[in-house]
Amino acid sequence: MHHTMDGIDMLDPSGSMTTLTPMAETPITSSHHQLHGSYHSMNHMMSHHHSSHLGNHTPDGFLGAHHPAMAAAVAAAGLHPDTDTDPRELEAFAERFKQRRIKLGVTQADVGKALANLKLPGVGALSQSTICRFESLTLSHNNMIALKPILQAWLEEAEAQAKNKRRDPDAPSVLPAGEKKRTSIAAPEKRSLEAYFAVQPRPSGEKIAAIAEKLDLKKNVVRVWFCNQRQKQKRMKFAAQH
DNA sequence: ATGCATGAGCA
DNA sequence: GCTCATGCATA
Repeated sequence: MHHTMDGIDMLDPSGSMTTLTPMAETPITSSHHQLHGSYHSMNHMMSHHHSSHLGNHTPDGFLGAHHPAMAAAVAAAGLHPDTDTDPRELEAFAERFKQRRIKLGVTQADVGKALANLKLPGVGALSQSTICRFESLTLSHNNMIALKPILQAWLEEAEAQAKNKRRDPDAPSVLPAGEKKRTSIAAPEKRSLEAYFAVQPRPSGEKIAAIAEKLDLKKNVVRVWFCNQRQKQKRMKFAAQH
């Protein structure tokens, strides 16, 4: 009984993401003293100003930063070459960053909050998620490039202060209580979605509606799923840039 | 560490 | 409606 759309029963969308888990760090959770400050409940303090300042300036799919013509133009403009945009450099920095961050005894969440204290123009706090993704290169190339200087600035500042101050038992741990959202797509449905995605990564609204109905999911959930799936394909680690 | 979600900006 | 940066909740 199939009439709207089928033909995906022969697909085998395997080899998605086999993220290995490095976990070679030391989760110190209460040793931040120099980079702290306002622990205001930053609930939605940043629900309207994030995608407009940190690298959301490239239309679609960043241009290869290795264009000879572009490199020349960049050089002529007196801007940096592709040293800051080089995936290799980013990767190296990300690792150095993580290493030194851990050495400082600071968690990813701590770093995120500390960024606001840097008071850099247009730079506010970031979430643990983002710091984590930066370290694991699971962000877009442009996003990595935009965040690098900021995190580098924090790192230098943090290490500088780590030299002066040494110990200061001050740990205002905040254990927020939150009840929010999060739909969970079951494995079978997920498999179907992946199969559809393999055939058509960008289904039309109607197609999405059809899929949603077949899988008994809300259309919005399916659309978002496809969007997120596309984003994943563009992340550094999996992009064909290495 | 990662899944599902929001919202700004663009077409 | 998409992309993109980013976040909360959760595994």
